[in-house]
Amino acid sequence: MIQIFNTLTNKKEEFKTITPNKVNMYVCGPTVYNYIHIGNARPICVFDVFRRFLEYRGYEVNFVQNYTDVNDKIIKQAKEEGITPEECSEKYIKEYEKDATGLNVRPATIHPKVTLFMDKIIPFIQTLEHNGYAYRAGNDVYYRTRKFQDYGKLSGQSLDDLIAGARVDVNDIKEDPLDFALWKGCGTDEQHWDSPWGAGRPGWHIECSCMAKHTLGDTIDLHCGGHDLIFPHHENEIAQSEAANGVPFANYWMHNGHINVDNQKMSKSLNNFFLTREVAEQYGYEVIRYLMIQAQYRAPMNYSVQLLEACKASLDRLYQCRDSLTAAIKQAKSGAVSPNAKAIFEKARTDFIKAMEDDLNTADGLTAVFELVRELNIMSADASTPKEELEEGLKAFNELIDVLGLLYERKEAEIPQEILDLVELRKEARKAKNFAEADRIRDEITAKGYSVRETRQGVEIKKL
RNA sequence: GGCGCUAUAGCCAAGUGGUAAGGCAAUGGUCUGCAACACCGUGAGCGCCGGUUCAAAUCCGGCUGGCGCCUCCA
Repeated sequence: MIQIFNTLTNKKEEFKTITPNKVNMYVCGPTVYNYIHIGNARPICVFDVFRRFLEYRGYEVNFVQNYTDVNDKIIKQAKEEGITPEECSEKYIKEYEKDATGLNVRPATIHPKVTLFMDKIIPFIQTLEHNGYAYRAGNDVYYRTRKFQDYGKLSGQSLDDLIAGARVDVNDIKEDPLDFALWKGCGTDEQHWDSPWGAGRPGWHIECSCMAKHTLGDTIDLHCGGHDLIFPHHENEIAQSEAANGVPFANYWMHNGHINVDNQKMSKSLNNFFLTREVAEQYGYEVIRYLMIQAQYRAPMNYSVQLLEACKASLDRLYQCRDSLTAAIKQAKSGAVSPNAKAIFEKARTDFIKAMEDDLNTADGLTAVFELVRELNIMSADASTPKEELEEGLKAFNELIDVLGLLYERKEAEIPQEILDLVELRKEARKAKNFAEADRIRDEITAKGYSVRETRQGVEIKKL
């Protein structure tokens, strides 16, 4: 039984889908006006893991992640770069995809773009207008929050509490300070679409409501995003969708915690962010993915170099396990898989699934993997372990690793002949017990950017 | 002011009533020509105070610290 913490009820609940074994999920995607920072990378990785896990457990997953390609920030950025807003969003969608691919995030089933949904967004707003949930003010259209009874049910706040926060925009053309824009009028000299209310652009929240409806239906199983989207973004999506469709919008809401720097939220506005690609350049994308997986997704996480180093080292252990196992398989003799080994593999799977079913406890999932790693290391170091047993072990290992989406970055590098020759020389020197020469050759190999180690399964050469 | 989250070893992080998983780092050992890897071993009584209980990191009350949201933000 899969359980997830549902923001809507503030409780861990059994995850029941509308259609058995099918999941319709929507994840809020990026506004494409810049490169993503590692705070943005967290939901991308985390919900990719959840998707993989659901599929591993036999669900068919419709995974929708939008691109917000209409936004004032995009227009501003485009101006700075001297390109059109369309060119700007296209550019950053491509850059986003580079990062997502680097993070081993699988493409969504559908990646809807706002620009392609304009003919759906306008009627959506009209529906709200006809229902009395929207009103025109000047060249804009606003949502009438007071009319929606359940407003605040996701964030757990009443309208009056929210207003008491006294940070809401005072805008005298709105009926209520908490009313938000569905459509904003603008001049025809800037990016705009024609509508019954004149030239303008849609508000941020309506886009997601509309794209979710047209890609997944009126009621979806699961809606995901960052913690900071709970209010107002997701609250407003609920208000719009439920007022327009007359049915619940999403049954479950999952929100990931933030990444902090020096115990402060990493954000573009605070300018304390690290770009995903910058960190990747130094540590590799995979270390970032590992970072996201090593903690439970809801907990806040403090970013530090020390933490990244630890992640890198842990990842090395996983690679090491797979490499030794692969090497051992090549040399092992055929034989039967022992009942003991079978039990170990089965326990790893069971523990892993149990952890992941419990509100996506990836930290515990990793523990199951590492416990398997120890056993596998013992098996591959033992020359009497039959080939079939090692193969079964590798299969179990890969199965779990695939759900987490790890061990994808380091490929077997082509070793240049020059290095192979040096390795051969070292081998001869060692055989002749000329260790000074052997060490000298090793240093030379290191200087050329490769490492050489004598392992139980033979010589291992790696690119540094 | 309102709503919510959080506090476990040097770092990260599980554990929601029965005497603290796992990873990294450190350290002792086995293996190794050396090294690396691997393996075996070593470390916390869980922010503070009080209560409930045969039994609490886990439940209740209070306190303190950290963070987030209430404005664009993953």
